[in-house]
Amino acid sequence: MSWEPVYRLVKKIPRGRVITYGEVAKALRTPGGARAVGYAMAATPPGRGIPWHRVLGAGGRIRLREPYAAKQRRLLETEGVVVGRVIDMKIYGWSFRRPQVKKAAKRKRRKTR
DNA sequence: CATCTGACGACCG
DNA sequence: GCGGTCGCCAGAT
Repeated sequence: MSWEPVYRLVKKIPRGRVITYGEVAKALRTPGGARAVGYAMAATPPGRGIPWHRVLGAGGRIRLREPYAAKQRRLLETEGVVVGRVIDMKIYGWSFRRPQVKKAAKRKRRKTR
């Protein structure tokens, strides 16, 4: 897989919400490629408006090494995300729109969260 | 083409 | 609940 799809998805993450590498990989239909996704984030060129800080490890854990970890934490808190030992995915976790086929879904927007 | 490496994840003891 | 292993994928050597 190329990084493009990864960047495209990450850019869709709303401010104040987060997601995990595994979820991204799964959204790209590449389960197990979570590691690759992380690599993609590391290769994310600045200035592309890619909210890399909204991507965390499983369980809302920051998998970065200092001093980057602190930086990511700060960025998240700036967006209103409460960062404790880990980030509560139950609250801030976000999901990409699943391959929602056309119709069916329009009836009554089932909340996506 | 063979290996190693890394912002990962699920399991097992 | 914590730490060590093994399995994954894409890039770099």
